[in-house]
Amino acid sequence: MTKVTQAHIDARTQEILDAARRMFVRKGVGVATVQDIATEAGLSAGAIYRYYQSKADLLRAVCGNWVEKDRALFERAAVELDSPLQVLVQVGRCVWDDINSPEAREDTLLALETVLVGARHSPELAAERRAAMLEAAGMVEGVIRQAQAAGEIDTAIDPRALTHTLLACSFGMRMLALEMGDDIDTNAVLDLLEIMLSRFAPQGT
Amino acid sequence: MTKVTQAHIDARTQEILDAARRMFVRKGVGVATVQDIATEAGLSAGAIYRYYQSKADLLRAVCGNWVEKDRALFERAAVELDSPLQVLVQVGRCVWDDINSPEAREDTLLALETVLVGARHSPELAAERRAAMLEAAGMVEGVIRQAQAAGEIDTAIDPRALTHTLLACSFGMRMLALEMGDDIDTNAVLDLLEIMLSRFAPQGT
Amino acid sequence: MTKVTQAHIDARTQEILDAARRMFVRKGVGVATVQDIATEAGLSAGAIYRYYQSKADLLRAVCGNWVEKDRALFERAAVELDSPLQVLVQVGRCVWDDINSPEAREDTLLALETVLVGARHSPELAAERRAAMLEAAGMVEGVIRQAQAAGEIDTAIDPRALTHTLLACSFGMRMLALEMGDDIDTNAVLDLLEIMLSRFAPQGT
Amino acid sequence: MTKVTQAHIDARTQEILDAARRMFVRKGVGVATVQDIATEAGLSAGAIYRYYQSKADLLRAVCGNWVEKDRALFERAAVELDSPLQVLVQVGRCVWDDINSPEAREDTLLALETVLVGARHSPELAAERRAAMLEAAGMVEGVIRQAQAAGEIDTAIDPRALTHTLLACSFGMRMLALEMGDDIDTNAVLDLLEIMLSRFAPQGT
DNA sequence: TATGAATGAGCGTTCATTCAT
DNA sequence: AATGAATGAACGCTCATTCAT
Repeated sequence: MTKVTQAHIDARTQEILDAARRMFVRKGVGVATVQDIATEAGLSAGAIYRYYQSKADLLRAVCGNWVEKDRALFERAAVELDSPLQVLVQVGRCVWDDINSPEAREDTLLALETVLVGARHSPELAAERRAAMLEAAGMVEGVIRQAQAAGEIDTAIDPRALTHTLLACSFGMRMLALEMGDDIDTNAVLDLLEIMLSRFAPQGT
Repeated sequence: MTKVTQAHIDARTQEILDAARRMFVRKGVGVATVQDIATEAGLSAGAIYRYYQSKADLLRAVCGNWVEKDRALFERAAVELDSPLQVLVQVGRCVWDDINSPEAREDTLLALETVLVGARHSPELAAERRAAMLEAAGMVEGVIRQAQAAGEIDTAIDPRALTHTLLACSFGMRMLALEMGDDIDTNAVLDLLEIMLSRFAPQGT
Repeated sequence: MTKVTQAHIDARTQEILDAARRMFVRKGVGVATVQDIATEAGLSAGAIYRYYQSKADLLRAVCGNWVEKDRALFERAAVELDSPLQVLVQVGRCVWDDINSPEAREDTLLALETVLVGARHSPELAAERRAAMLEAAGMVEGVIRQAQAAGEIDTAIDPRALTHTLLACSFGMRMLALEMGDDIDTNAVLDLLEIMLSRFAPQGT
Repeated sequence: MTKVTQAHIDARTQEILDAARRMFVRKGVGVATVQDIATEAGLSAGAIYRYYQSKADLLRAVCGNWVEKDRALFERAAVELDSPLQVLVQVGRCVWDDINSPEAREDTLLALETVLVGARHSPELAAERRAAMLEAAGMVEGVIRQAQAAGEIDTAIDPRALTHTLLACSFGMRMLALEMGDDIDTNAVLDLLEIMLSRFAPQGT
């Protein structure tokens, strides 16, 4: 019946998503118009609405991807390594590598934008972010607790506080890297965090 | 022509700037209208254009003086306390109190907006922020070096890396607090950072 | 080419017309989309244009056959009853039943829409309605004259004026019933009209 | 302060209202655009929104006038005449004169349109119409009851039914006049209604 | 200097219509 | 003959900006 296969539709959907992502990053969510996105995707503005219900819907779709990526990252490390502490370190390294990648700048911009949009105009977007954050935090905390159980981290350390510290550090580094560029040695910070973890090892009497 | 007039003009200019800042913070740069700002400043929309060329110009002006507060905070603490480590802790506490204060949420939102504007539309604004950041980093690093010199922090610790870690943590916490609200115990994180610093004390006898 | 094909085409044409009518009634001409009509007819939007040149064309076609129902109603009653006055009353009852029927609301809406379209955009449609109306009026007037001849209605009554009064009443009731719903007792009005007719009986001995 | 007086603003508001009325009548509510109205009023589309919040608001304002007119009509007659029956007759004459006036055609078109819009898209508009209708019905019914008390109308007549009959007749005549033009003798209908009322006089034994 | 009415470009969105398949 | 993806014009509406007063 249909001349255009589902694969083509899916491809278009993805193209639009990519175009939206690019425009949101380049111009900002508020400034990028649906027309911009359509032009970037090689379509008319009206055509967008065949694939996404609204601009807000498009933003949601763009942001949706994040959660998955982080989760995958975590699970992979958890499988590869025995030591929970090493899992933590490995995930940290991946995240840090990402910070220095060219797309990270864009991701960070978009993340900041998302926080703004969520906080001010879209409670549901904020809720989604919150849920994603809680999930990520849950994974980190789980690993930390495992590390404590394995005697790799002092049980005197509050695992949730450490989780939040690491998350804050990672977000903060993204912003710092975005603003400071090469003026900051992100690897040195990662090293320091590893030292910190090593000093959080249980202390013998 | 007269000095009084000039003074008036300066006062008006500042009033408008404050009003713009308040509205940008409260509603977001995209949502706040020139009318909003004018009303907040007790003027008509048209009058704004005697003092600023455009809304974008206003935004630029608002983002400009972003540095001052943090610097003041730091210098005050540096004067009050002897122990460099205690200076660090005290500044941390002030920053953390700010995170939990009611206005912090709006401040953080505007800060994010500033970062975005800088990164996307205004290289000079970005440069300003970068300079301010470097200055702040310089102060933190100075205190850390003093703490190392005073034997409060292990000299094995890279002072610059620690600086960046702390800055990243602080920025990250602002975002985390903004997004997660009460789901996050910011004080526990501060406690953890203090524990970290204590474990960074010189080791060995 | 083949007869079957032509039959198919005719059938499709009618199906589409019916679907259009349903959608126009249900949603209103302005709100019903070509897509709605196509879906209702079990076709794609594009296919519509094989059968009708445009949406406006469809509307014109829908409004066209507006007469039939009322005429049938009248003729049936005229056959069933001897007394002309009773014919009038019976037709009145049928019309009133229709007012209270569930579909009447939608019918009335479409009728109104038709009037508007006729008055504004389509003189020929207006002319059609006018012709139909005149025909209906002619039948009513004929019955009234018969009733007068039969001594059921005072010959002092202008038969044409009574006709128009009854027609106006019936149209007006449709609108009133549409707007006021249960706040109006339509049957009481019908009763009153019957009382009126009874008081229009020839006076004096 | 203001260079433009309140009188000017009021005049503009009225001009826009008139322009809206004209366009709604001429093109139909659905077809007339805000741009049409603005152009008709000699303004830009955006300027409209200084005076009315939305197109729907404009429609509401256009329809709002009706109620007043009818009420005024009624009250005036009530003051001028002693006999309730004569009040009814006089109001009827005014309404009927209106039916033959050139603006009546427009009013009727707009009324029909309003019914449609109210029934399909704007419950609040429908509610307003309903309220106005109830008020008008209340006045008519009141006068009828007075006429009954004064022995001018048979108490066997249901006053509410008579009210609704008269209202329906009046609405219906508007439609009939709109569609049939000079093919209908509206005055003959009015005469007939007066005869009807006279035949509704209390019947002696 | 200050006003605020007015503009006009542009927004997100809808949908009648076209046309490659 | 039929599809439905795509277009493009238009919609209601907003708001930064201008300018007569």
